[in-house]
Amino acid sequence: MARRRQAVTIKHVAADAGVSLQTVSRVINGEPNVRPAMKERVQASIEKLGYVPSIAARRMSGSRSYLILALNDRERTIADWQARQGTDWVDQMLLGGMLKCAEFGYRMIIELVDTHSDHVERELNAALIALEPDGIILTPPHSENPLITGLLKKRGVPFARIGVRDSSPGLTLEMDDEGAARLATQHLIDLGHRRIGFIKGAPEYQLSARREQGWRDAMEQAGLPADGLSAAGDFSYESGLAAATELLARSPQTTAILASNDQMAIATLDAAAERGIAVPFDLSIVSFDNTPIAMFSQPPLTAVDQPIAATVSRAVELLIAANRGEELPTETEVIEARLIERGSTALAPDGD
Amino acid sequence: MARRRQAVTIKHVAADAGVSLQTVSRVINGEPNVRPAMKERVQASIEKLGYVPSIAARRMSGSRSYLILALNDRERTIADWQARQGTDWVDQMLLGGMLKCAEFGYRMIIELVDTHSDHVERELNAALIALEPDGIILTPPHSENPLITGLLKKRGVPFARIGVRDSSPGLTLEMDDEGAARLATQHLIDLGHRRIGFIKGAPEYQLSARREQGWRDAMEQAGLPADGLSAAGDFSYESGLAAATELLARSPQTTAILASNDQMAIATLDAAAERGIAVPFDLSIVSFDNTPIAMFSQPPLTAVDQPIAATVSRAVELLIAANRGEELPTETEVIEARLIERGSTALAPDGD
DNA sequence: TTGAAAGCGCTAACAC
DNA sequence: GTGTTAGCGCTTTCAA
Repeated sequence: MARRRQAVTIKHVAADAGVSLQTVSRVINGEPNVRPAMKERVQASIEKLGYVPSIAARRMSGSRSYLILALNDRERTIADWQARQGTDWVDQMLLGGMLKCAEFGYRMIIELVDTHSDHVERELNAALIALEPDGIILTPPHSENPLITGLLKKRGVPFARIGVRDSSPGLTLEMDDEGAARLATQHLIDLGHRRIGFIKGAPEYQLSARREQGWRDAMEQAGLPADGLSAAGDFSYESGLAAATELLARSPQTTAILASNDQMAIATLDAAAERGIAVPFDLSIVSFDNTPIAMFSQPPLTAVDQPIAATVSRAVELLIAANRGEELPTETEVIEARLIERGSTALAPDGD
Repeated sequence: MARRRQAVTIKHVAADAGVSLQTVSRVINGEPNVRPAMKERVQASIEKLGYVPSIAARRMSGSRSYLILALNDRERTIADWQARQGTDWVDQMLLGGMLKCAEFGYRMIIELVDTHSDHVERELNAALIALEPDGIILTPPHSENPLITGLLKKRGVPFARIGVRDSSPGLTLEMDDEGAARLATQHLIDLGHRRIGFIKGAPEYQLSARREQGWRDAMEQAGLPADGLSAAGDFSYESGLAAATELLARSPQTTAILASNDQMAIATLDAAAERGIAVPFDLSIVSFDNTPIAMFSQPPLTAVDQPIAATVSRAVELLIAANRGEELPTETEVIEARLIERGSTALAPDGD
């Protein structure tokens, strides 16, 4: 490897414009105390020479690295990629995060970290030191891991936690799970359904409880019973199948089921088919997340869309603002979630 | 933003181990000329202090940046992400590329670049200068863009071109499109099909021609006519619909169609349904790429799997080797592609 | 408002 | 085999 040197550096620009390095630096960083004429001259040189600052050099001199790190759970992410079921969580993060980063000259790097192992700390530290990112985005379950949030707080790196709402440190952003669950439940109630079952998500995730709460609230507000209409799940297809089977057996009058994610909704679809229950005519199904599989099932699933791209985009925006010295909001940012109506919901059957 | 300094630097390690900076550097980089005892002592200090080298500093001192850049077409990538149809090209790149990078302490950064615009050069240059990557992975259509390959060659950055096989500069890796097309065609021939139609991909892509060639070869070798059995397409659903309609109208005896990607295969499925042709009983369909939608159609598509992860993984491996001073192979690396059998193919109908 | 000097953490080149 | 020195490109002092 030949030693590579930068073609055009700040020195070349300074020489070309006939000013000092410092003045060029000021122009690049939009700092005050540069006369407009000077600024213009420098900018012209930058254009002319095609100068772009080196990220490494900027980081070295103690300023920003222009890198935002997005931390995902290693095991789950790799499993999703290998399964090729279309789960596009990472893509949506990139869509929202990369594009927002690009607006400000930042880059986003995806990093996989093991949650469960005892070397979380080591892995995270390695990434922090090697990359020296200006901000971190934590996705569940990392966003709820006190080991991680504690370490980040100690190191003083601004970080955003997605999918949580609590008092621990860092910026928190929540996709309005509770409101969306209410919305979805209300939609079913509006269609005339009275017995609306609910399949819970994995209890380790805060959002599982919020989704359940939304369902409960909507039921209660409509004067409908919720007792005995929920079943445990853990987001997996298998757990969904068991839960749906249990619900349908326990109360055959159930005409609608709200499942806490798409996989479990698909499982519910299959459970219904097995028992000869027609969707949506005998049973309506609504799911959470709206990953691509929701579009491809038969019938396609009515689903609560999880606004991942919008959430990550907003997180990046706030992290970059924090880099500029602005305070991070301490209140949880709530990103609205929409209900996408498809073929798995219909009016409740008459005989209810 | 407080000025962040590294907690543990090479200096601390050197002091702790009682050696010079250079010796620590040698140990980190696995260079020769360090006595085992010394090496061990240094390594112990590294462990003890939890030292991790700063990527920025390493890059600054003229060595590697430990960054591999994967260049994707901006427009198409964003469109795919927004459509949420499960296209997992980027995920598969990450799966293959990130994991291989991690093995060697590298990171992979995804970068979106406009192919068509006249500022390709500027965009690419900006990325090169800002990040100073140690290697570049070019995906179609960038991998066939002489402006890009020329620029990279000039700058001396090792780069891998995916999906191409020609004499222009850089390492080239091809997913065995021709062989896979032969394989798929032969599979249909083995099922008793004689009139096997082919829907072409966009002519701007080299792989389109290779896929067609494979089909042609297999047909010829089996003594079957290929004339009049192909139709133009451009990888879009619409073009696939038009092509399938044309093929089915032109020669109604067609009992099988090989489509150059999944979208066009789905379109073929729909075209058949519209004409009351049952798949796979009256018509067998095979597609290319095996993106997630291939699993979710009715019936699921028999498809040629595009080994993106394996290809990118291999590309990263070779780029990192190039960083170590090894020569890049000038021969195209061919990565084997498999046929995934699903429900869209069956024995040819009797009355053929 | 501008410039000069120092130094970030590391490695290449050279000396011992 | 090991240590010393210089310098990468930039920003942060501090001085003018």
